[in-house]
Amino acid sequence: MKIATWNINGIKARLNNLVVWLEQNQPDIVCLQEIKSCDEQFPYSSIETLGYHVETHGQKSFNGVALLSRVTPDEINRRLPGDISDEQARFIEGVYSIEKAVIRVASLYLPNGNPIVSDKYPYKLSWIRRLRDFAADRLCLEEPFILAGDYNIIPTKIDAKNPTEWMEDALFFLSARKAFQELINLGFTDAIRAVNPEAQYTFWSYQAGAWSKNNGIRIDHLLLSPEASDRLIQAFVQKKMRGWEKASDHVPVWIELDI
DNA sequence: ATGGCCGGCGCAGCCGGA
Repeated sequence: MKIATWNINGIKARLNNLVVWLEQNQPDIVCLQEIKSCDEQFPYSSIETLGYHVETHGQKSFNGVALLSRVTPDEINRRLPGDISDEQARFIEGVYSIEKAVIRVASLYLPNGNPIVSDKYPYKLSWIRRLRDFAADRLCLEEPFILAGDYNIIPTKIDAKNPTEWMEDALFFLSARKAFQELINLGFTDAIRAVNPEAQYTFWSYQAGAWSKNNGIRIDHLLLSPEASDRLIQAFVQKKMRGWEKASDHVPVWIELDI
């Protein structure tokens, strides 16, 4: 089965591209981020018509995540545990039965955290720690489990065309990278890094000709539990999508699993 | 020419993003 994660930067602006992409690529499960829509305004029927079940956790104007799937989920969980006062829509998890297997997939949109001197950066750090605590609990289930989404973390300097430009940015700041590494160290496999040691960018800014200069960063990740990583067949970044008309600034990232 | 954007909201121009 094929699973993709994609920050679409607005479902209203990206619906046509999303529909064409679904028709052409036929993913089994899709993790979307930045739908920028409340649930009531989400265009469910345009996607359900293509044979997908749709679950959203949205809010007005900003953030928002969704899960699209060929099969109906057995269970859906919204919100990352650990802070009941957190109103930002950044997390949704689904459990799916695929023949005899059960697979658990989360779509997450980790806070950007800029500027570092604002309260946005401690919010980012606390969100990563909440994610780590949540993930530690999930790993005890010993299931194929995929944590997919826009992490807003550049893990290492090879994940940026110009790493020195990012030194004081919340995407590359050392304490954020360390917190991300603590999550990985629970036992996750970074799917793209595992199959390809070369640079594989997933985001190119709309500004300053970043795409034409390939001035990209890798911030969209699929982290696999040991039970998922045992079944990993391939992982890849769909770079050409950045060249489409009305492209998102992020491109889809894919894994194929032997399930 | 050494700078250059985009989406949402809502109908001007600001906020947020990365």
